[in-house]
Amino acid sequence: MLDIKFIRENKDLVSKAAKDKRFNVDLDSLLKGDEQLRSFQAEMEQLQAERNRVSKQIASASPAERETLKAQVSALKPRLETLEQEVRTLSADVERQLLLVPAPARADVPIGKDDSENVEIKKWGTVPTFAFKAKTHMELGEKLDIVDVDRGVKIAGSRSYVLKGWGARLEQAILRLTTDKLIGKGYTQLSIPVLVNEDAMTGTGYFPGGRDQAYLVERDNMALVGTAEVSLTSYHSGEILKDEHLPLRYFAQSSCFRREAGTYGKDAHGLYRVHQFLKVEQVIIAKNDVAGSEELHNELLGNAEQILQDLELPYRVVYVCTGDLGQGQVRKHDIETWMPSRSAYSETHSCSTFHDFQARRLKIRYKDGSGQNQICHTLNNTAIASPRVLIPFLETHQQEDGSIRIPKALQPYLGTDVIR
RNA sequence: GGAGGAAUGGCAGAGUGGUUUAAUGCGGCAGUCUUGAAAACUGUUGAGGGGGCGACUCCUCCGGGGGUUCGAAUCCCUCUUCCUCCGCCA
Repeated sequence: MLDIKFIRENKDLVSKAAKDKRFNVDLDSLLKGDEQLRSFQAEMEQLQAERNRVSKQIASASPAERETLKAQVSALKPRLETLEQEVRTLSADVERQLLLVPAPARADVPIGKDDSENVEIKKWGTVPTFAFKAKTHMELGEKLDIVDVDRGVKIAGSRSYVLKGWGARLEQAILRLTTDKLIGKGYTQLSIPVLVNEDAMTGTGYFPGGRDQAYLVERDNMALVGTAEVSLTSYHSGEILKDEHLPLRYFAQSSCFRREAGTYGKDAHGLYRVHQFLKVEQVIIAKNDVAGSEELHNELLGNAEQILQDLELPYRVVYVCTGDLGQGQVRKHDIETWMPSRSAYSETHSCSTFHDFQARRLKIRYKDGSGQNQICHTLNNTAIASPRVLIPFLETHQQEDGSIRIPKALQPYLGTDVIR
C-alpha cells in the first residue's frame, strides 16, 4: 500500500508507474474520495470538539442549565450523525481503492510488457550437452519409479503428483541442504501456519488482487498460502520493533497452494506447474533504507544462487521488467534454471524488494534513533522450490542409462552418489 | 461442540456513567550526584489522523465492529482471542 499523501503529491508518477506495471487504477476517483473524506472529517471533528466541550460542562452545571446544555448538544446530533456515517463509508471506500494501487517500480527497472522483456544480467554454469538422447524429467521419473503423476491425479486432480522412494528422498535431501545453508548464514528458521486469515493475505498484498489464485476455506474465512512469505512477513504485523534488532532474517519451509486459475493448458504436463508444492522461503524485515534494502536484496539472491551452485545446476539471473512485476514489488530478480527438456532457462526463484508496501499494510514499524516510528522494508526470495527444481535436477544430471548422478554437496544428505 | 471467566499503554495493574487530559508501580530515556557504575532523587516516556509557515491546535483509539446516552474504558448487542471445566480427538 502506498501512503495516500504520496499519491496526492505524486499523482502523475503513480499513474505512469501503474501503466508501466500494466495495472488499471482510477486515481481520480481515489483522490476525489480522499479529498471529500478529509473535508467531512474536518467538519465532524469540529462538531465533536463542540460536543465534548459542552458535555463536560453538564457535569458541573445546575439542573436548569443542564437542560439548556443538553438541548444544545442534541441540536448538533443530526449533522454529526450524518458526518460520522459519511466518514465511515468514505474511509472504507478510500481504503478499498488504496489497496489496489501498485507500488511504482524503482527507476532502473526496465520498462516492458511481460516476461519476454526481462533483462538477463548474469549466467552461471555450462548448459549440458548430451552424447545420447536425453530424456525428460517425466521419462526419467517414470523409468526410475520415483515420480507418479497418474496416481497423484487420481487422488487430487490435475496438476497433482506423487514422489516415491528415491524421488521423495531426493526432495527431502535438497530441502535439507537448503535449510542447513540458511541456518549457516544466521537465518532464523520458523515453522509457520499455511492456513491463514484474511489480514495476512491482504497485508502481504495477495488480497484483494490475487484472490482468484488462492484456495479459500470459506466456512472459516481462511486461505491457504501460496508461499510461506505470507506467514513470515506477517509474523511481526502490528508490532513496533527495536531498530537494533533489524534486519530480521527468517526462513521457513512450507507447503504452498496455488489454484493456477487462468493457466489451463499452460505447462499442463509434468512437475512444472502444480497446485501444491514445498518451498523454502527467505524473508527479511529491514529498516526503511533504500540502499540497505538493495544490499539485502543481493544477499537473498546470492543465497539462492549458492544453493543452485551446490546442486550444480546452470542458471541465469534476469532483472524483471515492469510488466512482470507484482503489485507491491519495487524490483525483482528471477533466477531461471536451465531445463534441458524445454531447451530454455525457466523460473525457479523469485527475489523481490517491496520497500514499505507490505509493511505499511501490515503495520510493521520500528523506532529510529530519534524516537520516530518508521515503516519497515520487507524483502523475500525463494531458497528452493520442489518439485519444480527436480526438473532441471533430473534432466541435467541424467546419465545414458537413465540413472541420476548426485552432486557432491548433496551426497551426504542422500547417502549415495547415484540414483538408479 | 457445551458451560463459565477474562481482554486497559513496552510490562504489571487501578478504574463499573461526568475534575480520567487513564491512577500507581516496573521498565525505557534524559538530568543531578559520582573517578566510573550502582543506589537515590528530579524530569520525561503510547498509537493513528486532521488543520497551521510556525509556537501550536483539534479529533480518534482501553481486543474488533455496532448501539444506548448530553456524555462510555465503564451499560447493551455482536465477533475474535485467551483462561478454566466438560465432551470429542491425532
